[in-house]
Amino acid sequence: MPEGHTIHRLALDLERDLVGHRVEASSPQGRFLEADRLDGQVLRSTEAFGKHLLLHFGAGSVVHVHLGLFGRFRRHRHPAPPPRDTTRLRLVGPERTWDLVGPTACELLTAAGLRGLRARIGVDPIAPRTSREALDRAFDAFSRTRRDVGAVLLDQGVFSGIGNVYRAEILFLLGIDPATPARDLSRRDFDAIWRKARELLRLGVAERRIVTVRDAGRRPPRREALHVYKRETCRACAGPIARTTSANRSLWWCPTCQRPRGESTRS
DNA sequence: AGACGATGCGGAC
DNA sequence: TCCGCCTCGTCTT
Repeated sequence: MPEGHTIHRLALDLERDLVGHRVEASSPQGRFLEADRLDGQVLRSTEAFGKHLLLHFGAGSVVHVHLGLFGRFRRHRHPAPPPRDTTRLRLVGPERTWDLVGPTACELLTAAGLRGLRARIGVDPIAPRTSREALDRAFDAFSRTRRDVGAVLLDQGVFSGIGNVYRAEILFLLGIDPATPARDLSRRDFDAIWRKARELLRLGVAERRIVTVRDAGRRPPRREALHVYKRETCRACAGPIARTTSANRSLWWCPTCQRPRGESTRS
């Protein structure tokens, strides 16, 4: 679930259900004791950037949630089922209850902590607007590193919100060999990656899932919605999909369609 | 009952 | 570069 599109979708859904309302907050699991301090406060707004979710409460409390690999939010109609033993945070609104389970982070943030978090997060393709300066800084980091482009796409300090599925799909769609050193790519390539990331992640927010294949039809099964991720054969050339490792994660790619420099482009 | 994996990340070396 | 942590559905024994 959790790449950037999931977090932005969550921010919207939580906003719709809970913002403007006094919320009952608790930590059934007991690992987020500060929930008591939130109990009865009004949720003022929700915010997503990269894979981070912020809940801004009335009295100035800011809750930072990062789902990590396993974290999930579940939404219940009332009456909600009893929380599980693992429920880190339960938020009860007027009509819906939200349960957070398994997050990497669920914590109150100080103003300094919030500044630090914002400062270390790179440009977010889902954000409505991104300054020229921020984009130039991202390109700067992109063009200086010795790492391969596959690793850089996962670096949340450069681009934020891209995860292991989107990186494989973006590189395929742009015809780029994932082992290409990032600094060998041009500004034009960088811009193409940025545009493709914006297109795909924003579509993911709307669709509530990752879909990178055009004409996949409505609600296609997962493997029909993707080009290369965890696939055996290439959707374009029917050749075998290769699996390599980049930034310690598996990366699926097509050695025929993806070349050291992205001269071939498809969509 | 137990093993395994997963769309993530920080810290130790 | 590797390890550990967070959880749970699915698969195997």
